[in-house]
Amino acid sequence: MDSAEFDLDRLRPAGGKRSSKRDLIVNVFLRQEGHLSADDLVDLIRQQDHRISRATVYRTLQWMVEAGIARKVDFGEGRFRFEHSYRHPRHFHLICKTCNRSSEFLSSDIESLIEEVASARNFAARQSVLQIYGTCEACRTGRPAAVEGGTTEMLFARDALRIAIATERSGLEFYARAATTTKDARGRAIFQKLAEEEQEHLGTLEARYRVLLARDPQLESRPTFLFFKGAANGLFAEGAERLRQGVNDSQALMIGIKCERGSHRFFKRYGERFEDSAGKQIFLEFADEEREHLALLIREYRALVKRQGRQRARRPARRPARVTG
Amino acid sequence: MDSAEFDLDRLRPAGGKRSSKRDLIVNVFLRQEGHLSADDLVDLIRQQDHRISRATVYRTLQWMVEAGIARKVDFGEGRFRFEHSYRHPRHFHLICKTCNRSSEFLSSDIESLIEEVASARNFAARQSVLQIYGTCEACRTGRPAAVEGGTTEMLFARDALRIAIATERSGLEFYARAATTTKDARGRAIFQKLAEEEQEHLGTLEARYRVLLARDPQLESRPTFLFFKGAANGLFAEGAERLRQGVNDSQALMIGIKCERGSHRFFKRYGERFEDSAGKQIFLEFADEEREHLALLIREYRALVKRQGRQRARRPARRPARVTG
DNA sequence: CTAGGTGCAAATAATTTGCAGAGGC
DNA sequence: GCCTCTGCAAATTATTTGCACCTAG
Repeated sequence: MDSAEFDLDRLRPAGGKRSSKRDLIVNVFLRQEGHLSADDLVDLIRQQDHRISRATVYRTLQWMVEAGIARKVDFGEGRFRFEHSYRHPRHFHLICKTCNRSSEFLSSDIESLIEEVASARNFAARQSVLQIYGTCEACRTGRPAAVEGGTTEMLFARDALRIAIATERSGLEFYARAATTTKDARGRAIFQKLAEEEQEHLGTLEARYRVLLARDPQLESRPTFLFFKGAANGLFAEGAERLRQGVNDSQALMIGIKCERGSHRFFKRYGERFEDSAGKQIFLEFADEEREHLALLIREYRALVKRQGRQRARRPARRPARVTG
Repeated sequence: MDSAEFDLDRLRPAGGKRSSKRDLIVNVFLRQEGHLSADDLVDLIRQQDHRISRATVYRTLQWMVEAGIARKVDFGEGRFRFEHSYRHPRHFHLICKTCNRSSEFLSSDIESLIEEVASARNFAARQSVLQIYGTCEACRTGRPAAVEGGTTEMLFARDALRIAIATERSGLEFYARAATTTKDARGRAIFQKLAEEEQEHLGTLEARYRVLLARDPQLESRPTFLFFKGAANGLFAEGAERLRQGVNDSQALMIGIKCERGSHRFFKRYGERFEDSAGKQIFLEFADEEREHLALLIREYRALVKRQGRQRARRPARRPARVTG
């Protein structure tokens, strides 16, 4: 967040007039990174103009929440705090009861589980709040604490790129291996083609990651923001492992389908969440690419099953898959 | 919750005098199942004694929270609600913004992920709050909604027993199969012994489940309370599947170790949480039993590896396991 | 008799609102 | 000029507190 001014006109909701007071409040607010209480904001504002009323600040905060510029969060202190949502996706909080500081994280896995619970109860979930209360590292041990800070936007981009890169690497390994083990000529060609695409995309992503690091040299040492189990070895790692144990052609295709589907879902979800930035672009491209791969694999799987069915009738096929998204 | 009176003397914290007012408030409060605001409680109390002050109700609520009888929950309404904790473990909430009703659930999987996040950040978590806001089935569709209600205690016991039973079934299958495929005589004897124990325990659990159902005929049709991925086919199901694909003796032992460890963890966690009741007993017994199995398997695994190592030196062994809990 | 418990009324604390004046379009 | 924004002070809401009185141990 380098620029001192924000593109308020784009953010501004339908109704409402321009007003220097409001503009001041909004700008001061957006310039902050943490979670401000209404009172904190009043203090900040008064440093610049001591004749601004508390009521106006409250009204402006309300306006910002309605406009989607700000989010009202409750840390159980008996008053609300506000965080801006500009390049700052919804997230969960770790809240230290000792120093009252909070740090943010996202967990794709927790989000999926929440969705499962909601759907099991036929509940239309619109928003989830997860707060973990306790004591942070700095307050427990002496002082140090890991290298905190950095904008959430950057951390999100970093973690998402890491995941994307790991996914491409494991995808590349998977398709390269599948191409060597597949007996069916058409299937082999498909796997080869996919391996090439992964290779190319991998290069793009790695370049992107280097650009990001150049913007903040400490970025790599900051704590994880986006938790995602599939991230550890890439979404295709398990599939590649199964290939190593030996599978037939249609099984290989099916494994690919599963991996692509998981990967497509992941990137689609976060691509949509990540606001207007280079990262969003990457995610959505990634998701699109995976969806194409997915469709390709499914088509091929069906074709293969049909061809094999003609040759040796009766061999129970696994259930076909649907394309999601 | 049949009895009209509660054993307040056991719940009562160190300090404090008996008082008819306080007893009345506590009793009325504990008799409720839902989430009461202070005001709701005042109304309820005033039905019995209209000369009780709002301040006394607040003071008593505070006292109950300190005593651990009640929990203060914040649904983001700008005021607190209270739920009793008597046979009512900590849980998460689904909150309908339309009818303002809330329903409860637990997810072992979400809890594990929360622990992982906290430990990755070196954060000592003491309590987590997860609220899912949205619209419930009843408010979205016309009226019906699933058979809600029943005490959380019963639902928890039901789900935990279901999981225990599924685990025993899959454990039985696993050990029975392992006993037939194991070549090593000592290992085989161990698996046989474990299969017998699972069989016996299974009988106990099924009897327990029938007793529970007898207490509430609608119990089976109520929505899931305790979500746990391992529940679907029992914790050993995956292990049994791997046996079917063919493994050697030490691999079979290792798979058993993994399954027992997962199962031990699960039952220990919920055994500790489930208050004073038949269910708690079952859980803790279960956890203990699993821990013994675990120790037995680990001992046997080490012995086997040593014996095999003497025979054909050099075959990389998988890393040995630690007993947890 | 004495530490708590209780009622009442007043105090807090965060936030909202009524109203009259100021300012943008 | 009209409609919205703004400041100020008063209102609101949930909860807490001071204080005098009451009651159990």
